[in-house]
Amino acid sequence: MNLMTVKPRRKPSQSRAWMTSVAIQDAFLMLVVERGYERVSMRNIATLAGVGLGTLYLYFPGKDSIAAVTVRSRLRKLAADTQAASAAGGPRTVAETVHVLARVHVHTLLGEAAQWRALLVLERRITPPEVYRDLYKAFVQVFRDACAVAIDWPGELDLERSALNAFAVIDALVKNALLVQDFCPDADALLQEVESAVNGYFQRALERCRVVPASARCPGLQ
Amino acid sequence: MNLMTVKPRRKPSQSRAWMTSVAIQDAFLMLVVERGYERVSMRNIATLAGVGLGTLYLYFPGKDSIAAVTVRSRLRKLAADTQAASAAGGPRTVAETVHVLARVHVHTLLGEAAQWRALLVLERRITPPEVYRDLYKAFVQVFRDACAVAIDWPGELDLERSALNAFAVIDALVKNALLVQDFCPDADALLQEVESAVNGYFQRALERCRVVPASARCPGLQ
Amino acid sequence: MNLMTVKPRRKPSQSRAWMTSVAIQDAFLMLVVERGYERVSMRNIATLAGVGLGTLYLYFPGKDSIAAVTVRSRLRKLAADTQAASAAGGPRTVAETVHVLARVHVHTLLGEAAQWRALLVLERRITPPEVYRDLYKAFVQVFRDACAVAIDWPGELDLERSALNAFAVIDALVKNALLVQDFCPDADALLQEVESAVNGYFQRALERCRVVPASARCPGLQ
Amino acid sequence: MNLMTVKPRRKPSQSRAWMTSVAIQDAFLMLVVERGYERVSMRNIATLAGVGLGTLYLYFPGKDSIAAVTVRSRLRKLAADTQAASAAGGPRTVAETVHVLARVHVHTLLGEAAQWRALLVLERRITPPEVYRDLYKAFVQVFRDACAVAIDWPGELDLERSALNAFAVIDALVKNALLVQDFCPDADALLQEVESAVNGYFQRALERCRVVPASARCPGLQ
DNA sequence: CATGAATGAGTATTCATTCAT
DNA sequence: CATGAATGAATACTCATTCAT
Repeated sequence: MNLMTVKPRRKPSQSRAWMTSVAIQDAFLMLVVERGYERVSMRNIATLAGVGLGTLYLYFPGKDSIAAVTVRSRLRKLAADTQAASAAGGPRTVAETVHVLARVHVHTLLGEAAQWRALLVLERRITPPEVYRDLYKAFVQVFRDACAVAIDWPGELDLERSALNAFAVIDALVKNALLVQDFCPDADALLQEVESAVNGYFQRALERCRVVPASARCPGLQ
Repeated sequence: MNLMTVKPRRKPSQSRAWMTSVAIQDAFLMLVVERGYERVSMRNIATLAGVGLGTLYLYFPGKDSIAAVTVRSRLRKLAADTQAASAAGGPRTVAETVHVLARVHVHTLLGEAAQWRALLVLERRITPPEVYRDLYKAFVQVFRDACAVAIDWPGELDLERSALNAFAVIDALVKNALLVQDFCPDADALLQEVESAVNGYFQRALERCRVVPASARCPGLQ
Repeated sequence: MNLMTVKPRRKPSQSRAWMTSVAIQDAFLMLVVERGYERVSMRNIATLAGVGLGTLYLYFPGKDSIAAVTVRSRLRKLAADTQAASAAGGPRTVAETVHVLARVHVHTLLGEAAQWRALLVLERRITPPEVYRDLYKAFVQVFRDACAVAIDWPGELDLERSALNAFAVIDALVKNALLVQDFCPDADALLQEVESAVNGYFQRALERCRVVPASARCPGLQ
Repeated sequence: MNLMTVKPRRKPSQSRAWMTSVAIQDAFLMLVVERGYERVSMRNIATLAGVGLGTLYLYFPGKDSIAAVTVRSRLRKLAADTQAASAAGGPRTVAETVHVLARVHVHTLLGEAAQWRALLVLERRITPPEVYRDLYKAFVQVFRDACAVAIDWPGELDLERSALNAFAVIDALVKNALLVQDFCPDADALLQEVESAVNGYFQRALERCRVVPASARCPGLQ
């Protein structure tokens, strides 16, 4: 409705289409939260989304697709936001970069904890390994690019691997907060923990590389 | 086979029962790996396990139960092994403790990477959030107990939270290695990375607690 | 067929719905006749009815429901017809009333003996006691009302019990004719037998009440 | 146990066999009463009867057979008892014959009303039409033979048909008492009703046969 | 574009029956 | 004789998907 008012004549059908698609995804996500993926039927989705059963198939090829798009679009949006935050502002140190990226991640997920918890549970259930890998790599890519342009990035570190591990640590701690811990911690407290962990990792990794510069003890890292 | 040879007549039914249950779980895991949970039918499992369809229901109440037992038994076994490794040997420092625990985790999972990759993919698909949480906490418990008795555990650190985060980091990096990375790294290299990350986290956390910005970087941990 | 011709376009869905439901019931009854209730599968019914398997579940909640509706609708229809015959025409004596009611019963069942034999066999197999009781009472109700307004109903008789027994006798003799006897007798001959039995019962009951008005010989009847 | 003591050595296996068979039938009947035929499994029967699952198949070819034997043996026993009562004592009139036969029927069924109600419900569910017919005819046979030797049997009446209808009436009224009526009536009251109905039927049938136009036997009912 | 009646492939589960002990 | 572990045939039912309107 909003969008229709803003762009009244240009592409009403596209707005409608977009709204319907989002309505379907929202309905789907709500239903998955309360019933679990397997117990959500296409009819349920259609009813809650306020469209006809057949309409679902005008927007998505099938049920799996709704799930995949729901998960992917939201996660890619998060990756894009992280990327945007990274791009904004001037040059940064590694620590500042970690702060900015982790901040977006932590605040976004904890900001709407219930929604994201549902999404992550859904993602665990339905995302096939390849898709999981792709989504993961999209985030790692953002981290790698951000680290690569950090003003004090230590050239000794393996950029790819470091970015992967840094994101893995962030991701793990945030997911813990949402999925494992009994009480969702304060976003800023979590952010500090996350920064500690990542910065601690970078520091140690650097020490290891410097102390054993040409050693064969970590062949996979050099 | 083993058991039947060892105790050929005494307890055939018990051995048989155990063998059958394991055969069912193994068949199930293999099938999930290649087809995905939803595409595995009870008949598939029975056929591959070499038992009758009805026999499945003598050992498990239903399909979900096979999945749950398969995942849980293997993960609890891993937790028990970790616990055993922790209990063995004399007093240790925190760093040594991290080394021992991480070593079991890394070597076990990378030791039979294909098996564990399948199990983790399965776990993602079928474990409901509560069970996931319980399994996770079983591991955290092991870490907490191990850290609590470390000879140089810094009392300033929140034991519970530190153990949770330490395990989360280990778990995340190992799962990355299995599920995300293109090539499974060498176990020892991964172990070093993991130790770096955890020790780095501990060190930083300690620094934050002590609020000593100019203090020596890792006096208590090394 | 009829309805579609009469109202070809107006209410196709309603006619269709009614036709489909009837087609399912008819198919079900045919199959029960030749194979017995337990041996009739939903797929059999769907095939013979010329609809898809899932369609059965659009019209009935399950197999039991098809059976119940099939039996109940036909028996309630018979009760309604009996009631209608009773209501039509002017005042009657008890004997005339018996004649009219018995006539409907006998002619309806013997008129399409094969159909009704099948229905009664089905009813024996699937009707649970409570439903049997309800159906039975629906008929007794018709008889009671009819007797109550008979111009010569003897007030001494227990209306409820008399109606119950009168219907029981009619029902028993007609069911015998369909289910027990080797050759189905002529409808009019059977009707005479039935009338004899009912009228004989009424007469005797009346005599007993009059001859022993305050006797303890029939405590349950007074 | 009892029987084994009485005939300790002669044919213990036969007594045992008989006992086991009866135990199975009793268990079956009890289970059918409380769960319905379809819900009773062979394992249920074996457990309640206190024998192994396989043992059922030493005594009966299958589940249907247990049901059939349970129903048939009890109904044939009733027919035999009726026959015995008929044979005992000296010559009788038709009315006396009706009294004796009806008496056995009514008192036997109402004497253990719950047991017989269960049996009749079971019989409705499981007896196929042919068996129903056979059992029915066994009773009719008893009635026919008894009427045939009544000292005042009117030769004008069709013996076969009269016996069939007489039994049908008795059977119908007794089954009503057990299956339809809310409160099971007193056995003697029911017996009087039954005798009234049968004797009334005989009287009327006789009148019809004799074609006595001037007869004023029941003016109020014609 | 939108709809929902109709479809039928696909599956978990039950339970009568067998047979090795 | 007795047992019960193992079996697999048989079936009700669900639900994603289609297509005529």
